[in-house]
Amino acid sequence: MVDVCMVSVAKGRQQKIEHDECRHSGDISCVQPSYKQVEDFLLQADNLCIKRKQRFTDLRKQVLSLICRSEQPLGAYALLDLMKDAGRSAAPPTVYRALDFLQEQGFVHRLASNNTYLACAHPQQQHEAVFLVCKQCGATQELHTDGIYKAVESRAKKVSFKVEHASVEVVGLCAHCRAA
Amino acid sequence: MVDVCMVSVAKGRQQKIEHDECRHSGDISCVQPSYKQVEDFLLQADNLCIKRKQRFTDLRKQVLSLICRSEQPLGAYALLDLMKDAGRSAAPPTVYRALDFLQEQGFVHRLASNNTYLACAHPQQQHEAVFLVCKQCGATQELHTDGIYKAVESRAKKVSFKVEHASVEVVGLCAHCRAA
DNA sequence: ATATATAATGTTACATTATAACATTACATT
DNA sequence: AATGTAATGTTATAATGTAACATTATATAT
Repeated sequence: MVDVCMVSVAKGRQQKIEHDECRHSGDISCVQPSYKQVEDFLLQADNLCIKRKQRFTDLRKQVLSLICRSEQPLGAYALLDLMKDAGRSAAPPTVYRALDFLQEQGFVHRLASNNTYLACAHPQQQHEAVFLVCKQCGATQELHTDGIYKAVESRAKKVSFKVEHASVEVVGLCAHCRAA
Repeated sequence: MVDVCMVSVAKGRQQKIEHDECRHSGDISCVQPSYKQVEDFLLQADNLCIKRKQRFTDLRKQVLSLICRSEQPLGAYALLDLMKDAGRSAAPPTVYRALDFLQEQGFVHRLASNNTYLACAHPQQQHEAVFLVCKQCGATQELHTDGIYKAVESRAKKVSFKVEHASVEVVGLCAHCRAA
């Protein structure tokens, strides 16, 4: 099994590359896995759980799968609805616990600006990310760029603040919606 | 009336400077107004409202005042409690509308990471800010630094994303809590 | 294999955050 | 004073999230 990283290498075009190749440089934009890549993504999560001695249960797999297949980040209650549609009706704590697990494993991110969850483009490693949230269509891109976090770290250091988690959420218009 | 900008020029020390002097360079950290500066802050907001032909009503003034006087960012329901304590009992829509107004005028910021509101260190001008939220004591600093936003803009531009609002919220430990 | 401990999930109830919709009051302008 | 608009009051409810405890599934040791 090879780690898989979904990247968009040019406008709209997506390419699956191996983890070793993915250096998170400033020149690629990492995005949510496309529908066809979901299976790879779930397999990868599965392998990471084995490696980390974590249990990738049916519930967790289902929640992650639903998030992956969504075009947009999903809220907890939207997930509950989708689970009901899929024949598994659950109460809020169930989905919140699954989401907590998936976040701890780095498989999903939570967007504080709109209370939603989306699949992480790079489950292999811990990282910070920048999210570009289109206020029109809701589509959200995950960018990786050292520059922003280095700037944050540097500023925090000046006031002796110990950074644990930096969340950068950018609301605006995506390329597609700008054109339309 | 002179625009007033609250800055911390060294560890813990605060100084009130005139707006013209405040260039938001990377070397100063802008913080919430201290208790003694609240009156100046409210006066400043009042003047800005006059200039902008906006109504700085009692309600809005009271909400802003409570936020200013708080050591920490306040949630909407904490504000409601404080208003009740002050003899004005209000329902949620009342305080949310006041908060909307204060945000529109740039007098307060909302922190999405913990659903709270805090006074803006620079009500004079529209700006983006970085918030350092101490997860222990809740104290929150507002930093201004072009570097981070330039980095965000630059990365967004590469994917043709039009930035409207960038929120940077950093959770960690403040200098004080690290020492203790 | 069975007992035991632990982790995960189910379930109920409720806490917290936020808004819709409509009534009333205050204010600005004529 | 009449009128229109903005602000606030009020009621009800939506949306988001969690505490507490019961049950089920899994891992580990015996």
